[in-house]
Amino acid sequence: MQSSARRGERPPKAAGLPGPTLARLPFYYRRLLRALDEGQEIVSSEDLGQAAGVPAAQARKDLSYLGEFGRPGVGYDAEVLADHLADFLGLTRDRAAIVVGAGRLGMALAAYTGFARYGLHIEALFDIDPSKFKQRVGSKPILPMSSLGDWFQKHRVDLSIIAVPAFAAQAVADRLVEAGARALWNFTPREVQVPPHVYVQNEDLGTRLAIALYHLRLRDEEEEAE
Amino acid sequence: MQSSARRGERPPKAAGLPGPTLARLPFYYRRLLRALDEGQEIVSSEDLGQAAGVPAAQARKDLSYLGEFGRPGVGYDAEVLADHLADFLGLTRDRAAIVVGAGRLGMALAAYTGFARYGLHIEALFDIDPSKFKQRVGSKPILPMSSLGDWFQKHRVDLSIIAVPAFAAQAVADRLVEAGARALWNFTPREVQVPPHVYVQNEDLGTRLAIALYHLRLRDEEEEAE
DNA sequence: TAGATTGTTAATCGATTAACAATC
DNA sequence: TAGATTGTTAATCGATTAACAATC
Repeated sequence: MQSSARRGERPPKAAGLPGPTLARLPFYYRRLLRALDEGQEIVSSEDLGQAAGVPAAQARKDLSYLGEFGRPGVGYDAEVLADHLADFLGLTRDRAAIVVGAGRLGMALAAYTGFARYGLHIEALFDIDPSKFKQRVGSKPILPMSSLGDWFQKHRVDLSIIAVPAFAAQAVADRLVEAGARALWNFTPREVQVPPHVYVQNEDLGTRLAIALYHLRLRDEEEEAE
Repeated sequence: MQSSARRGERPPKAAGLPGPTLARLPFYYRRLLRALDEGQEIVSSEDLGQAAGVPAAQARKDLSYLGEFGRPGVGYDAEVLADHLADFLGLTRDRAAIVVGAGRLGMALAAYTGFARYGLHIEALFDIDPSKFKQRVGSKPILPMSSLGDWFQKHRVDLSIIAVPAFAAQAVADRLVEAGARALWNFTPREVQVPPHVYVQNEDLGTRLAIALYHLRLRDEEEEAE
């Protein structure tokens, strides 16, 4: 934030962005990609709001944090806005990733094609089970954990995805930090502790499931009451 | 909500709960489970807040929506509070689920052991690829899509998990609704439209990735500026 | 009792929304 | 021009936080 302000170019207003707004931007972006797919050149704040489940005014407000991209009386040019959003969200540069843990989830993530459109390229998996070292996931090798440090020496790694059993989460995070990881995407149901210079995003399916089950319970009770 | 009020028992205050509070409850719950694992009988609002990344006062406020479970000067009894939370979140009753789409992601979800502690039991997978029908995921059969209606006739299905390619998402959702699904957990990057009586929770890894990449970009720029 | 921590109130903070002048 | 939609202001709404009396 101080950084870009100092350099004076691109004004990403970095940290001045409300959290909920940031969480909605990817939905706007996805809506714009769809518009481009379908040949729709102009998208309205109404359309965008719908994609994120908020009123049109909210969508306009959110976008106003990044600048002025719309034309009053017309709407937003899908391509222009998509480019700006991609730029703002940091989706324009290619990113290299690895997956630690070549179990079912790790392999599923490594094989997931949806990440490529965000510029993410998963280049290798790591595991401790020697029987896996011959396998590949698509073109991606499964390498022994012991070679993790080596890999970091020889390759750029922007994002390290953790998909090991919960009990190993912290140990793996420690090894990754030691090897030089700067960002972790943690799919285990265990919070990991890392030094402040490392970014961690937790993706705990259990807590997400709990929310779904809560709503399920509410539905049940409504039905019972009828 | 009117329901439980009318019956006069358990006061879940259902919908009167702020969204952010609901999202934090599973984190408190997880923290309590850990405490129980480790033999820690009392947990403070300080501990709970930390687990969800909020101040202690926030944790107390959140819990106050459900009732009074703490002892001033002491803290919260881990077991008592865990039970109440499980009850409130609807984790106490067993839930049956199916997974539609037996690709890598579908199989990974079906094999994921973490769901069981929330009472969720995945009982079958469905796919259109005949070559998969002989396979099993653990003890779970992979069945043809054509038998979906049949399955719903013969089994209770509380939650239907969608793990098919994006282009098929809406068609699958339609078939599930037709078969009688009441709640969908959608792992495709495509929003699905369903009638209002069906609950949908979207789990789009792409939008989550976008948030991680945004933070990565911020870090990069800070470093560049040094 | 002294020390600790809850539950709740009241103040603050921040996000959402409605409304409208400006613009196409 | 008439109709539409943006960007922004100001009002509303809701969530967070600090502080403290009550309680153990």
